[in-house]
Amino acid sequence: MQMTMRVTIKDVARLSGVSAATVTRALQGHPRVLEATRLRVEEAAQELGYRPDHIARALVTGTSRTIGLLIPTVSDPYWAEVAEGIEQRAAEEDFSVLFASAHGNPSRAEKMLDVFLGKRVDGVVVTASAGAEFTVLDGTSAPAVVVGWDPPVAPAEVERAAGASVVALLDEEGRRAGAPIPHVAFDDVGAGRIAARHLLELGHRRIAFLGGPATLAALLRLLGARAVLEQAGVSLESAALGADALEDGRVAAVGLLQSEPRPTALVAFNDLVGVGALHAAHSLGLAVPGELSVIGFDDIALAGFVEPGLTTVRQPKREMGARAIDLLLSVMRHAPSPGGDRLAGSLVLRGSTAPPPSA
Amino acid sequence: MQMTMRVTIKDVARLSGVSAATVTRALQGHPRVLEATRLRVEEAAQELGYRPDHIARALVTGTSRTIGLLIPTVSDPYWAEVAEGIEQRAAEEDFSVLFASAHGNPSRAEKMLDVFLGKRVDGVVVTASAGAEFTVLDGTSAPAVVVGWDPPVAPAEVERAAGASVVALLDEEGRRAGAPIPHVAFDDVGAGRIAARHLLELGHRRIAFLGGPATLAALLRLLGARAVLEQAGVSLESAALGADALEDGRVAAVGLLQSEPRPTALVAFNDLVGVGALHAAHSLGLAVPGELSVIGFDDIALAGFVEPGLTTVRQPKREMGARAIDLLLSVMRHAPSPGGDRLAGSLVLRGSTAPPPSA
DNA sequence: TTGTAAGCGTTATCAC
DNA sequence: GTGATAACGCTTACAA
Repeated sequence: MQMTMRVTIKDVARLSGVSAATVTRALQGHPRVLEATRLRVEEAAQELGYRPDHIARALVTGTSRTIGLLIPTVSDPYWAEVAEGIEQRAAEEDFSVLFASAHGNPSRAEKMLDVFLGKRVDGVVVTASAGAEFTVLDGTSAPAVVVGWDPPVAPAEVERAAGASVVALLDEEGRRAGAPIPHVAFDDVGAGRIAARHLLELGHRRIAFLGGPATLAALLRLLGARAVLEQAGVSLESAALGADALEDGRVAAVGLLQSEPRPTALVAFNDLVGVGALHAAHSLGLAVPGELSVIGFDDIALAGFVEPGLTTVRQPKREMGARAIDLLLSVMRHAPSPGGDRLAGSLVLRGSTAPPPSA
Repeated sequence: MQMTMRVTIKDVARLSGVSAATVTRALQGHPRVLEATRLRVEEAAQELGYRPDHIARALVTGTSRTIGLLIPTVSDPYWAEVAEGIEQRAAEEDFSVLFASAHGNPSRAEKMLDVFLGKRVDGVVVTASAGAEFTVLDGTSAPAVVVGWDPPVAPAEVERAAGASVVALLDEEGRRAGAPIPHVAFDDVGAGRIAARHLLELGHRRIAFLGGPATLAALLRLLGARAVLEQAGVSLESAALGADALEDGRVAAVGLLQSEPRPTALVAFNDLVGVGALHAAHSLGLAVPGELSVIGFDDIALAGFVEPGLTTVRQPKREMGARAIDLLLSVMRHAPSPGGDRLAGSLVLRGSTAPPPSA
């Protein structure tokens, strides 16, 4: 029955014959401590298996080297990857991450944030798709950043903007207007352009867009794609969808593919919708990519597991997480808040796109 | 430039005209405190926006109400779901979770564990497939449990056990032998039985097993399935695979499906292998489930996204996470260590299984 | 029922 | 270069 006592700085001090203060200094690599002393202390610490108590340290220094991560859910692979990027970068900077999922429940989010604050996190990163999590941050004293912000937009606004230019939705620097706190986001407009350009280069001229729910991301991707296509004299029809991406994507694609003239390529708002479109093509007996090309966005794992593999515009999820930490650190250092960060997508070629049949 | 000072218990004490000790008592619902006092204190706390400092509390109570989660990676949806179960249950019990991914790097795992210990977590849950993470736990003082343990087994042992009975690999209570610390695992043997029974009931008599890498889980699933089949006078051929589940599954399935007599059903070690088998059937022009049935294990999201949907034996990942917390809490309470926990799978019917063609 | 005081394990400030 | 000593914000005996 060995009741193991915690070994404290005092034990190390005693064993190495110095004061606690010196132990601290020696162990932290403080400049003004005799080399011999440092060695003696380090040996003693080693021998006793001393591990500094971060709790006590945090109490006195006022910094816990811990950040809080509020995430909708980690079982969505998209968020999981972002989370991984966050954790990795945080670890590199010697920060731990406390995580909690709110599952879209604002009161839960609020409670978790409270817990974080009580545990004296040095900062908070909120991953959010809906933006509802923002309200939670309102009275918060801790530095905070948001990653992956994608607020819903009113249908009316979609209508209006769909005809107008992209600019209305972004501020002068191309960042999302109205974001209340520093954030890192995906360059949806640019991603839309990339997708459109790819199809154009393959020779497609009859292209349709399968939208998602009325969110900013869906809208921006559409606008980006349309801008490029119109410059080439190609118009882009679009269909809006509901919440069940896969199934709605399938149904909408079936509809589009039965219209005349049939599009030769589909731009899906995201990969899930894209896979739905693949299912639709399959059920209609249309060969992909022989008779129909499909391109998605995000590059979730599923895109690589279907047959044919889904060509997509990759979202650098891991890096977005890493950037969120960088941004948070700079906010914590009271550096002039950079406002936001917008990461570019990249084309991932798989089997679902090819030149149109006639070409 | 409002330098916001932290509001402490003393502020609340001052405002409500009592001592700090009484504030604590009032706020913790201590029985012996005047109702009037409690109210006064609560009001003051409310007014000042007082939030108890868990760091200070942890220092004095010696418990941080935080647990550490060491996870191989969270971008594997399997682990993500387990993690979610862990976080949820932990939150219900008023514990926060500090998480870190080791990415299969033992020295990293060791370092993260050290950080956890330094931050004085009350316990640690290690999610592990390989078992390598165990060594890390060796000298650890903190209570720890493992979830999802699936150690590799030597090929020789596989050979031997494949002919022998299941018992050799499990202890008397059906738990995994040799697990050095309390753990919660999936009932792989039972899951194998469930899969076999399902196919038997559909009328299949020519069945083959697509193994995974040489891990305990793969072996146990095979043995479970074989036990049931042999009782029905059906033999079970098996093929071992390499590490790339999807592609290896496809290749192995192509091989099996070209042998004579062709199996009418395939049991895949996991869903990824199962999807590979689906691809194989597709490329050979075999209709699923008309000419071939396929069943997998785990029920990852992908299983629901392919066409046809993959029938599978579901692993209750979320609940396994929850159980891990329960187990950890009981270890922390010095309750007689339950040793381990084994959760049963359940059949999830999708489109990939049906009676064999002749039936 | 409430207050006083000690102490949790560090680090920071000042002396020396 | 090193050592006392005073915090950090809270809980918990012990006293009142």
